[in-house]
Amino acid sequence: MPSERAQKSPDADTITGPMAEIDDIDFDIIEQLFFAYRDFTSDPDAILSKSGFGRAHHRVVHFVNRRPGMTVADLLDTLKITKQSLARVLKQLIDSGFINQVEGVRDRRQRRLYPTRKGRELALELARPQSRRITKALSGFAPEEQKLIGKFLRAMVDPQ
Amino acid sequence: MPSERAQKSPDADTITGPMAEIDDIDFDIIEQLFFAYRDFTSDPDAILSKSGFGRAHHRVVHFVNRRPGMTVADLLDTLKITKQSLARVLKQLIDSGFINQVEGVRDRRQRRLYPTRKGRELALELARPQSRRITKALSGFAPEEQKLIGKFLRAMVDPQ
DNA sequence: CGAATATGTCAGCTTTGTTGACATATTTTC
DNA sequence: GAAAATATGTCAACAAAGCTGACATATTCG
Repeated sequence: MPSERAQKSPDADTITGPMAEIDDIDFDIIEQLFFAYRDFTSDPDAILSKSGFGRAHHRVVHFVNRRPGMTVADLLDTLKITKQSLARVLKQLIDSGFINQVEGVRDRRQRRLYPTRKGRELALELARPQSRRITKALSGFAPEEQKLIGKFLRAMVDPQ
Repeated sequence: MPSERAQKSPDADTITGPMAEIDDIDFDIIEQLFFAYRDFTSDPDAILSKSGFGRAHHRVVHFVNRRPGMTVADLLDTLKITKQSLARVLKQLIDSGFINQVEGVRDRRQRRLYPTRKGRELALELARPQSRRITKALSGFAPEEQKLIGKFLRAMVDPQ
């Protein structure tokens, strides 16, 4: 039932003009970032849905592969989520043999995280389509120009 | 209880080397995109949490303000979510006076979406910190270089 | 008129985030 | 050496936002 809320024609409090580059706001880039990230994550999401994992698992697998030996605290700080959120997906990844925990040598309270061979392979499989997309998007850019993209992305991140 | 799963030292199936730029994969940019988007969304998230809305509401408010008069089908295609997911947040935005629905003129089945003044103001408030972040990240880039960023982001999006 | 389309809605499920509380092992501090 | 701080794990409950499947209504199209 196309709802009863719909008006027959715009009332006094209905704005019909687009929110454009007035107000000196960068709407175009805001929007492009949304679209870029939406499609950037769609490739690995499709792969993950087969194996019963989700985007949260992807992030953990990615970072543990990038920085083997990172502690749980490191990972929490990187992902900016709570340890209870992390615990759920991390446990699954450990139980299914994608990640190993090793007691810290200097500090035995720490649980240092390492990928297994299986974990390394999964990380690579997920990174491949993303890298393909990036390579394609960067084709046509000169090497110097490609560096600017990285510079921009880093500048978008909060300090610390 | 620091779990019993932890090994005392790396076993045979524990990979200790970082997943680096071997394998011709663009790990750096993959990672930078994650960090950039993580912090990019953190500003509006903080604002929204006060008013009881979430990131999903933000997206709807943004696009309805950018393209007033868009149909529900347009919005679904833009966000790439199901209509049941959209229905929940859209209803809340309509009920609380941020968005109006107007019956389509040519096709009366359509519900064209427009922001109210309140809706326009919210969209602006949410865009402001994001735009500030972008402007800051782009400072130090020449105008020609800034255009490259947009070109890259557009190239990251799936065709159509 | 019948089929297709645009939208709405009910019900239930999943993933991934949150808070709060508490337990254990280990290290650091006094 | 005892006490405090730290690193991690875990239980329970809840919330946001995605999903599927099924079905209803109004309108348009063929």
